[in-house]
Amino acid sequence: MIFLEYSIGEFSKLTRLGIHTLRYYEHENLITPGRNSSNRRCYTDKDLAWIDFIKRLKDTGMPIKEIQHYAELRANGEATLSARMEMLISHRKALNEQITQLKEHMGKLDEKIEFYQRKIDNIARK
Amino acid sequence: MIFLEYSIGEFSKLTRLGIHTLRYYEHENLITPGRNSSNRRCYTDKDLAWIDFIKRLKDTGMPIKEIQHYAELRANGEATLSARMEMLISHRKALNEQITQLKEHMGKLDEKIEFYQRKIDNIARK
DNA sequence: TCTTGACATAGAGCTTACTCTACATTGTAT
DNA sequence: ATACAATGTAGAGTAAGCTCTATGTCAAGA
Repeated sequence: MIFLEYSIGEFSKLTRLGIHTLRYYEHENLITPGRNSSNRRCYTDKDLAWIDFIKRLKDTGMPIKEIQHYAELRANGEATLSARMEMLISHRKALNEQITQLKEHMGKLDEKIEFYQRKIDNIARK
Repeated sequence: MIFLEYSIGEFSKLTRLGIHTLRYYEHENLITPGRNSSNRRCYTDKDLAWIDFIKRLKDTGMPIKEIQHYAELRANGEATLSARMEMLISHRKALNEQITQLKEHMGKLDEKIEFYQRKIDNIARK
């Protein structure tokens, strides 16, 4: 098994996150890459999977502060497994509500669009 | 038919938007309530429906700038009906994609939760 | 050796969408 | 008449999440 390591530049391309953003995430303790002998960051494939998960949490509306908390638990190993799972379950609930809400908005939007369509048709028929 | 008018305080309660927010929205030309003889804002039921729609657009991720554009069209009357409809159709598409994306995230989140569950069970069985 | 480019840190600046402050004016109850 | 609560304007401040600048280090190619 080979462990690949990436410089911040490579990792930036892989994750499509800017270098500045990666350093910002590190500053916020979301991710803690290793360092080589010259103090350069060394990201691994594990970091890559982790960043993908962070993105998922972000895209589903979790604020950085909360991801930070999750990251902290993660850094503390197996003892925090159930705490992390609880966080995810609670987030799952929020996400479910979010989707329900958006679907409702979609329905109303469709009504509005139909309404417009009818109005435009009426004007055209004049 | 009676037209009710509301002061900013009343309207704030009806919409559950802060007074400051309502003034900010006016400043950004999202809404343009009338004024009475003493220069106080007079909101109507039409404004109420409009705010509800603004909220819907916001909650589905439309930025203020774009809502501003929509409001501008709206202020220009019937001539802009189809332009407005096009905006809504395009927004509908974005919303649809957003929902699809969130559902995908939900699936992955479920996988992760199951993974955690299995891990925790394994540890418990030891 | 010299230069160039990627990387390092610390901290400033930006964008969005509010939210609040300071201060003046007006409507209403006592 | 007077107090006080609601409203008005202008502009400052806040929070989140980046994004950029200034300055310095270091390894590798010409």
